[in-house]
Amino acid sequence: MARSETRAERVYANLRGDILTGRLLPGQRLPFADLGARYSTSVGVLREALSRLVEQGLVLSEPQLGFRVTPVSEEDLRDLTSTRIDIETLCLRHAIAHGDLAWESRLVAAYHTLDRTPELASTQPPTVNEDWASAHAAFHAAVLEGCPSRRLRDIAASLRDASEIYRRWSRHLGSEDTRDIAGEHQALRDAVLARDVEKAEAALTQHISYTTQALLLSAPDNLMTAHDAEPAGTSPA
Amino acid sequence: MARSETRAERVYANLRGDILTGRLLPGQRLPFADLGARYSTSVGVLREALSRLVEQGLVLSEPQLGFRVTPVSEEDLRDLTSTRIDIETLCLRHAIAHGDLAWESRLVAAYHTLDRTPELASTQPPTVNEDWASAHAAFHAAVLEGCPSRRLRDIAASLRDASEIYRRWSRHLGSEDTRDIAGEHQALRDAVLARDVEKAEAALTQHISYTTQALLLSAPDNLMTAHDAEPAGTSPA
DNA sequence: TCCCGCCCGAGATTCGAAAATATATTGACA
DNA sequence: TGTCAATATATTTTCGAATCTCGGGCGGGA
Repeated sequence: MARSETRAERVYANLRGDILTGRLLPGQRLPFADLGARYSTSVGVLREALSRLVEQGLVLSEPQLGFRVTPVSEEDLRDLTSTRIDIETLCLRHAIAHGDLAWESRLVAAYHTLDRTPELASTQPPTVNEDWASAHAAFHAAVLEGCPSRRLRDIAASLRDASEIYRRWSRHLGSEDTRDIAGEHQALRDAVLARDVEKAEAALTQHISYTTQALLLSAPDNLMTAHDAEPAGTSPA
Repeated sequence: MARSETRAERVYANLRGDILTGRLLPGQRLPFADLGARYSTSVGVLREALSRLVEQGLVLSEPQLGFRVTPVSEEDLRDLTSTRIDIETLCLRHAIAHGDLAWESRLVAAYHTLDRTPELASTQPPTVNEDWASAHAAFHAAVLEGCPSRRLRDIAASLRDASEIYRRWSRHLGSEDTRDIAGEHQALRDAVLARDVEKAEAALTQHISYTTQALLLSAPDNLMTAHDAEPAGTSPA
């Protein structure tokens, strides 16, 4: 029709987006009937999309029982955080060592966009601003893009996606107030531009750690609560 | 019938094995008709299995054009090698820092199995011994299993799988003779048991590098040749 | 009353054919 | 004879129904 993007790709992208932005909650079951109605497609393409997400670790498959969004847990969050620190700082070292001027420029641009985008939308109650979320993702992606290894970049990106679930799923924390997120980003940018590996690593490590610590402090108990949420119908948009 | 392993899982495992062991060559196209005959299954489960492999980077998907085994290239091999060194040494550091006695014991066992398994089968011409290949994989897996981070272990394992394609695909090299592979493994084992991070890292790095260097030296030109191999029929079992 | 096995409904899995898209072939015209 | 358009063929993509499996409810026996 419009173009040659297969339906499977679109459904995959939609599903992925709905999981990453928290429209589908961790632990939630994903029956084919509901999903078929939600994305108006058949079982075959759903299985295909879900299989891909399983491989990414975003969805869990239990044979003969169906699929569900991967549940969150404190243990997984800790593992994910420490792995992200390992991989992202590794990527960062390579980026600082090998990144060229074009990379620096894209980084500066991404930082500027992020800096000028308000973090919270002016709704009642205040919610995460979608623009800020994507600017934030773009900034961190820009940092890591200086790394010459495609595989390493891909790994870092997938870990970052995984932790996006945690961020979104516990969006209304409040403890964010005590943090100077903008300052953290600026420190990271400056250290990178100065090609100061030590400082950059420290800044990135802190940035990642802080987010996890805030999550663990403010929501330690409901980390296991979302396992039996309502099925994925057409409504929750 | 026998059990509740879904057909999709079996086809996925078979396909994966056939790619990893080189029964399906890099670059080779994978038409549904041939695959359906080979694994005696329908298009749906094939798409599902192939999608998972795409997500792993073992298969490439071109919309409306079908699937093919991911081609090899010198550039990818270099990237893969350097990434493996980064990740596996990282994993190794964690393993040495956190691995317990049970881990040491499994490592010693795996080494012993590998040490007592002949590398080449006594056929004419000599081919890679399947038992050695799995013992080799098991040994390296055992090394990394001391790492407490499940995600990091999974990443390392997937990179190791990816490079298995290269190893298999260029199996008849001959330049292996000049290497003391057994010695390399022993050095790695000893350094790990001595909890000597420096030595262990060096041994692992060398081990990985040597393999790649041998490949690049002995087969630099046919790294781009397998792109139009014959389709995946039922015969080559 | 409690426990075991049978039956039934809900849902996942698999299939084979219809629809859509790309590639190869043919034939007409310059 | 060469090129382009139109047709025919091959292959992928999508669907909806048929098949199979799991879990729970029901009834009979201890």
